[in-house]
Amino acid sequence: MINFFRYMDKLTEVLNLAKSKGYFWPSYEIYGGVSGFYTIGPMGSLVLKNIEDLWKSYFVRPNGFLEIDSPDIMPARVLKASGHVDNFKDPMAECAKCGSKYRADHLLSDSGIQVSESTSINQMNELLNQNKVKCPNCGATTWTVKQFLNMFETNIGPYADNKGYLRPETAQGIFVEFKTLLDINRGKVPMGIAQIGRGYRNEISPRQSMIRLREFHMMELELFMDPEDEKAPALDRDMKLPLLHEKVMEKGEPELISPYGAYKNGILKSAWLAYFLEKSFKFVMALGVPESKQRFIEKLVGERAHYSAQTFDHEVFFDEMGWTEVAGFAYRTDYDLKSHAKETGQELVVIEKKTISTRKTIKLNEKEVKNTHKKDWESIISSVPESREDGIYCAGIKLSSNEYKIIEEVEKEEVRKFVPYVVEPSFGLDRLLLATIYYAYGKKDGRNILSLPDVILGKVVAVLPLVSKKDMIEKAFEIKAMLEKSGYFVIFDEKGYIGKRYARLDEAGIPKAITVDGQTLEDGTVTIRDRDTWNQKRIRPSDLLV
RNA sequence: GCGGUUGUCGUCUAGCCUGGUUUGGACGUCAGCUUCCCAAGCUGAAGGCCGCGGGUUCAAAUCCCGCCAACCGCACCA
Repeated sequence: MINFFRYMDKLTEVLNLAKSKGYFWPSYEIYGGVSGFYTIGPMGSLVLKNIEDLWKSYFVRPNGFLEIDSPDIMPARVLKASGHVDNFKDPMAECAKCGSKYRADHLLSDSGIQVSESTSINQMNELLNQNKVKCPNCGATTWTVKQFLNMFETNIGPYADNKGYLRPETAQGIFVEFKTLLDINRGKVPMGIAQIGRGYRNEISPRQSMIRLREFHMMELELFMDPEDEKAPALDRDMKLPLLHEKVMEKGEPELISPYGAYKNGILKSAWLAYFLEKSFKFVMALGVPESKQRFIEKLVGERAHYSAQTFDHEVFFDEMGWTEVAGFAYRTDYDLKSHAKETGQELVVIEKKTISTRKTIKLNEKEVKNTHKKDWESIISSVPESREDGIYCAGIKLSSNEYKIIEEVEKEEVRKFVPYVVEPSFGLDRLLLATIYYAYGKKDGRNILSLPDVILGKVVAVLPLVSKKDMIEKAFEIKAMLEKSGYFVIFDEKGYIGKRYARLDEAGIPKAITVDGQTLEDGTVTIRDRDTWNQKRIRPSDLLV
């Protein structure tokens, strides 16, 4: 049952359409549903793959970055080291009378009682009860404090104490492989490692359809660089990004500023960060979200993750939900690599060699010397070569250039080891899918049209016999086979009135429909109809392949 | 997890307050006919033990309780 809102707003219509046309829907419906899980349908899978591909064309390929695929299950030690086990849980205080739950540390600090990171669960329990902190809901003063861990827990192998977690982000799978990956990248930074996969978070209350899921798709990139010399690509000086950064936060209006300007003015702490925001803006635009419906908002201290020195969220506006995060950009510094290095005792660094000075030596080609100087060769070889203005001399004899080689050797080099800094763009794929469909959805003459961008559904086409007659159906099948051979996903529909079939395809987002009619049987041409304009052109089917 | 609201074919809904034959309609879907270009026309069909479980009653979609799910608010979203 789909009844997300009490009235039919655009989001509800989009969610209904997403289900009926096979994009996505809530999972486990025949069991009554389980909150926080969605199934991606046939059309959704197609679109998801294309969004991933588009993302790679913006973030991975242009910079020669590498993509990996690491396990979903992580040993507890890894997430302990990364700080997730300690930071991914919250102390929850439960009121003994009404059962309301609050963050224990928030309750205490709101009552003027000092708490720190190191305040234990038991201490908070005592503090709450001894100071008779009142329940904001019912006024009672008896509390029980428990930990709520936001990660899914499991066991690795048969031993209960060998604990594992489903990864809350794909990033840690990259950090733990840093050493090998740096080798594969031949020791050089900047190095970008991308990963597309699932993440898992045991949310207390998943909400807003696909926005907060317990299991979700994410696309992450860890960019490792030298903080003293970022070597970021040139930043755009002309385009304007809407940045709701710390300094303009109070006004509530984003400042329109170029990526270059934002970096130069110190609004963005890293040039790579500026570069990725620029890319992200263009990427989300390519998905069909207008500029005015996007913004970047800075996460202030306290709102940020434990590992981040600066964070910007990329948000997309939905009429029903307001500004909604689709991507996060965290300046993770050297936090993660240092943590894993400390835990494992491994050295996770970049080794940079710089040549300070070189030394030239002259090496004689003895065979040549013997051939040319039959008489003097022994004294030439036993003497020290001497470099004069007009050439090389040995024992006072000038040598020709084929009798020696000049070799340049490193005399002194500087070796610098450093832990690289990390800038991380992290995208929520499910949210992007929702935003893409939301902004593609529209109406024309009372009909629904899903105007998905071509990059998202370009190689999908419908083949339709105009009327349900044997020879037309056969001809249409031929064309279908031909298109499939060249990589098209073909939808074949022979049933019912043509107008209805067009309408159905428009609503499902299929960009082109090829119709086989009477003339096709005579000269082989077909009509091709565009989803958005409804215009038709007569072409040869092979024209599509160009 | 707390509080509020809600849950009836795929979708939108009528019926619920005031228990009483097989829960009715529209759209969609499917089949047949028809049909040479935009949800057209004709005929027919499938699809709901009324979210799940229990209780009250001679009798429950309807009243009561529990659970699940969705939405809104709080909290949470590292």
